[in-house]
Amino acid sequence: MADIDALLPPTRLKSLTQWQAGKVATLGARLTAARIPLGGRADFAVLAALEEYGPLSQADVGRRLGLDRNDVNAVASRLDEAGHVDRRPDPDDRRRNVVTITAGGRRHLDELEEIALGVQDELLLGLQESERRLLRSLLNKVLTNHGPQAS
Amino acid sequence: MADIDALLPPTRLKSLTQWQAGKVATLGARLTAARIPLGGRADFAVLAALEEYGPLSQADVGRRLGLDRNDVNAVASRLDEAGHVDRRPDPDDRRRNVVTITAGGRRHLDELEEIALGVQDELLLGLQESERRLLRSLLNKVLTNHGPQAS
DNA sequence: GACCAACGTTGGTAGAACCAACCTAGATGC
DNA sequence: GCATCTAGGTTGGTTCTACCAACGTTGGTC
Repeated sequence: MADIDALLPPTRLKSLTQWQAGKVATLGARLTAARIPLGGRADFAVLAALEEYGPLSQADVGRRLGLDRNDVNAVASRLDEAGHVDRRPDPDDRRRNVVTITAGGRRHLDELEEIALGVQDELLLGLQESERRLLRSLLNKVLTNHGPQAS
Repeated sequence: MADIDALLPPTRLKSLTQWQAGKVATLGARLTAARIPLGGRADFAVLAALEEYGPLSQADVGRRLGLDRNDVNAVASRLDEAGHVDRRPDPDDRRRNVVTITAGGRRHLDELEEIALGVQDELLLGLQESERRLLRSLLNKVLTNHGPQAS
């Protein structure tokens, strides 16, 4: 076995966008998991949505983030128990829960963002700033082309 | 609620590479799942490695693909039962299994590749050919920078 | 008032990425 | 030779994410 051989993945895969994206996502998840206690990636997403758009119903959070109703529910419950959000029935529409970020939630969000940015930086090691921006804009283009890909 | 508002994800997330990559990966998985009977994504990866590099041990397959030994084992067993690969102990090193792709495996690989390319095409709808190449090369750069990120 | 759609909730499924422990077989040290 | 270590395969389990199904409640429509 040629040791100098870099043990490359097969060509078919190496140039297949969905495989590449999956591997990059796994890398990001691995780096994140190395510094975050638990499934804080979902927490970060939900808190960011609440911070930017104000109080939202769980369904709206799901639509913003492309998450399933059920999964949003689980995250909201966890955040509620931790005191990071306040969740109460909407008096104007009692089907809904109004979820609001708390002061503690904002602090938590800041911590998570710092970690996320650190992970991104490590993930993109070796890419110049212009390349990073390009990559972000291309990925963003793919996502917006597929519209509200919620579930 | 402004209906014309495109229900955008929060800015913090929209420009975070690992989140974007994750969403693109999910999109790819969803599109793939819509046309493939079972967990054929892993089958595709393993078969592609065997086709390109010839017979390999399971451990080598894992290193090529960045997969866990255990997961390779499961895929190899499935492919073996289906007759897509031939798996037998290595006479030169009886710890190893030599996994070889069969004629049926090659046919299966061709089918899977056609599906994968179709998925990629749908995934990248709206991107010009030059943008697609750019995206692929940037993702590839990220991956190669992180070396043999096997587990 | 009957019917339908939206929302939250509970519970369950499938796949991917792991980790732990075991056994066998080769490699390395003395 | 013999003890030790490492690599490989196998079994079994865990976590997280993305789903799907069903239910009860509530609001909107005909």
